[in-house]
Amino acid sequence: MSERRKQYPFPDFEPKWQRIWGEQKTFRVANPGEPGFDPAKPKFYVMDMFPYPSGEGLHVGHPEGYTATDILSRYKRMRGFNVLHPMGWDAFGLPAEQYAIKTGQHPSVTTAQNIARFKGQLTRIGLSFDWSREVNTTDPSYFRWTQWIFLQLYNSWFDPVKKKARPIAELEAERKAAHPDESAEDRREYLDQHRLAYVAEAPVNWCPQLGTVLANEEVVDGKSDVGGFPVVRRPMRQWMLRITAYADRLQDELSGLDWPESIKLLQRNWIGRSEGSEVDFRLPRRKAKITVFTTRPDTLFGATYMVLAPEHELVDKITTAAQRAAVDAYRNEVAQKSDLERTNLAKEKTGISTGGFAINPVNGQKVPIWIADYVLSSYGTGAIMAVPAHDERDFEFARKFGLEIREVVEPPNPVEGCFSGSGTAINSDFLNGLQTSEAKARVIDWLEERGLGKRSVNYKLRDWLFSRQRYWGEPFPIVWRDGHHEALAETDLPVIPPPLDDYRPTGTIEPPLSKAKDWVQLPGGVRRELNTMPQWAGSCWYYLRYISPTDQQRLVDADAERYWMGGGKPGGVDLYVGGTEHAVLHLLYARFWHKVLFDLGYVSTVEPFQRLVNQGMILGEDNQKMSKSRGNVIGPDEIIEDYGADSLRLYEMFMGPLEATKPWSMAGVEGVYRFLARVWRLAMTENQEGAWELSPNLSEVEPGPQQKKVIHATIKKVTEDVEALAFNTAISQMMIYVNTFTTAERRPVTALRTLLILLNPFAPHLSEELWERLSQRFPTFSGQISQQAWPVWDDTYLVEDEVEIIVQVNGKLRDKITVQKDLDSKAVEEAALAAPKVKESTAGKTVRKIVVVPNRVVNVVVS
RNA sequence: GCCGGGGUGGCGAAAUUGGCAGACGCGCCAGACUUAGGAUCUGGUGGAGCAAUCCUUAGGGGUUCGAGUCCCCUCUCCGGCACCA
Repeated sequence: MSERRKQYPFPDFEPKWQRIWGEQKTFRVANPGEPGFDPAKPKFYVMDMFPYPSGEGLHVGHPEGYTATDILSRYKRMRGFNVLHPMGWDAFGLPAEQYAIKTGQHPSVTTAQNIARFKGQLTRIGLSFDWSREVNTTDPSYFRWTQWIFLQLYNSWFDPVKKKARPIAELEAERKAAHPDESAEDRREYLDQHRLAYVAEAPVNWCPQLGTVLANEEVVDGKSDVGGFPVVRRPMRQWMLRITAYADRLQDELSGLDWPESIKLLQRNWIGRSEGSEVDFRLPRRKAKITVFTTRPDTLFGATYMVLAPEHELVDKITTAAQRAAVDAYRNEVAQKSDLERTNLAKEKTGISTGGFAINPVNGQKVPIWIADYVLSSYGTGAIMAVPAHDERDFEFARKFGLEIREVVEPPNPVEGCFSGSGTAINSDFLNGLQTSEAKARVIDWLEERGLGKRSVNYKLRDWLFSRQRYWGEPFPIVWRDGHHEALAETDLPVIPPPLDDYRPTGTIEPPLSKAKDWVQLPGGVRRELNTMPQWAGSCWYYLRYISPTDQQRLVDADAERYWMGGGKPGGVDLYVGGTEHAVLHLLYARFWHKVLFDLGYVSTVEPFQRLVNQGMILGEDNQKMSKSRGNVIGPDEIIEDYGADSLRLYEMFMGPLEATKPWSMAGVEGVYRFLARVWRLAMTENQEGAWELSPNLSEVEPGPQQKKVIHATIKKVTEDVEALAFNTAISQMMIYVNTFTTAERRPVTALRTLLILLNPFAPHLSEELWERLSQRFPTFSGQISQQAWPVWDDTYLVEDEVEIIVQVNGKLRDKITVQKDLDSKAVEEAALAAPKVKESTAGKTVRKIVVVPNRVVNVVVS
């Protein structure tokens, strides 16, 4: 192919236009107050999830979303919007560090190389980014503000009454007023327990191979998401972010967003809000009680035993001497197990009796207390009341260990085995006869009156484990003095990582930064925090930095933020396009940080992203996921080399719906390439010497009525489809347009003009080039194409005088009639019955009914 | 297991409110131009049948004058969650 002659000279003009756009800064957009800013225009902020610049470069999956947002950007500019369309680099994190360790090059070097490579590739696709707004998470002028946001988290607490973050200084003042005699030490402890960024000794996911802890979200099937190495649980002192404080808001405030319902659902499931109650079970002859969380307090009369997580703090107290050895053995056994083994659903339930008993608060009955690893220490209170008759897990456990199963809910229809649905309460004293929902309310009231329980909400969401034992990440703006953490001053930012030669993991829990002895040790026995932030940190707020990327005073300029993020909707960014793989993690974290910044007054919207669209995955030609090991990876460079950037763009959009997963096809690329060549030849022709010149068929005639109809139908279709991100059907319509004029002997230049503008967002190089060449002969092509106004369609060209109506007999197509548009039903009926095929098939039958759908269909029902 | 999204020609896919299933593209077939065609142009192309006609949107049932579209059941593929009390 590369040897073959190109069907149109894209290798000449594609680089040319990319150069011109770069030199003229064609797609640069000004902020409010800056020269060239037009306040009369509405704003449109459209962005892609920025890439992680890996060593491999782009594959054809990347440009799919980028092309979609680029088309919309170019379209919106032509519709008179100020368009913010930026790009940047998410460059801290494990892959870069792993790659650096492998190649022996410093991650800053490989990162710079990878970024240069990616940027070159994106430029060759002809994407209209405003590169003056480029951000890079590893640039000190950027991560200075990532660290600054961390300081805001550190210096804030969540006020549960106002349901918002407030400065920790306010809490300190309130505390001082309420407890004036409290020691400084105690007060510090109190405040530290309320910060949004806090230190906790917590069981974490430790990955020995990577030498770091990982967030729950980064562990898949007991292995690290990056690299697939085994992960074990171990307690470590870690920085945590109090995202759970925002659980309700993160869930509730989804409702105002234009996101796919499936993504909202994914987030809701991840947050996992669950309403129920806490119930206290007293221990006989002791002060202590065991509190359980349950969503089914109505089944309390069926609680025939209790189960504690093996790690529960009361296990030692309640275990009887006789059971001591067995309990210890079981707890040991469980501690040895990896998470993978523990959560393996297929396995049989295990557990052991502690020998202890508790009192069921509703009926005073003694119930045995067991421990079992199917009860998680990290959810609820780490203890449950077991209702084997109405919970699958308890049922399975009770059957295995011969525990009592007592039915207390009557199912609406008889069922076998365990019934966990709603029904009518039975064997439940004062609840008898009540429906499940009523019984729940009644029993909670009963418990609350007696101080034995209360309404309660639990979440699956855990606080965000925020520290990593890595080199290639943002250092914390934190130092340690006398065993206490302290925030650095804003003026100390950025905290730049030390220039280590050996940044490999230490092989112990000590982070690599511990190797930079001079950097770590500060005067006065003060030591720096050695952990770094996780990769998610930089991507949590980059959409804000695009707005004022060089601002030295604030993370984002206030006026510019109000303009670009404004618009009266909950979310600021008008369109955010990226893959589903970030459905929970990145999008939840970014929303969390945004809400904190909102609470503290730094941003003007409660949500970052108003509209979210997930582009689907592009598979290899073999219908498999693209991967190096399968050898089916296709890169944009090879496509651009053979078919040009416009063909790449157009094919990416023509493949199918943006959201769909779809396989690549080189034959399909050829198809759109041929289409673009036909567009070229609509205006150009090859002379004797083989040089391209303007076609003699071009003429300044008016398009004919049929042509006008196609022109206006296409304007309408392309406009509506672009708005709906239905690019594949927009392209189909433009193909119809081109087919119409290819066969025309004389080609009206006005038709060509309209086509080029419609095509410009899709194939910007070709349309720029043709526009320029046509301007040499036809004055209507003055100016630059990107400055033209988007065409408007006129419905009067689309209306038909006559319509073809299909005639069915008993629902089967029998004939077609052509009648005047909007002809009254009676006349249509008559015309339909008179149609020859209809007469034939109704002959000798009784017409029972005739259905007439105006301008569409007639259905004759016969016996 | 639970939740979500799919299943339409040989292939990628279209199809407003329920109203001609398969637009557009690929592939294939035939023709034109041509020294040549893997370029270009023209025509054809869901399946069966010489034909009239019949069949056809994963499979089965239902609602309806009329169902790819709405309802119920089943199969299957993809994604997510995975003992969350």
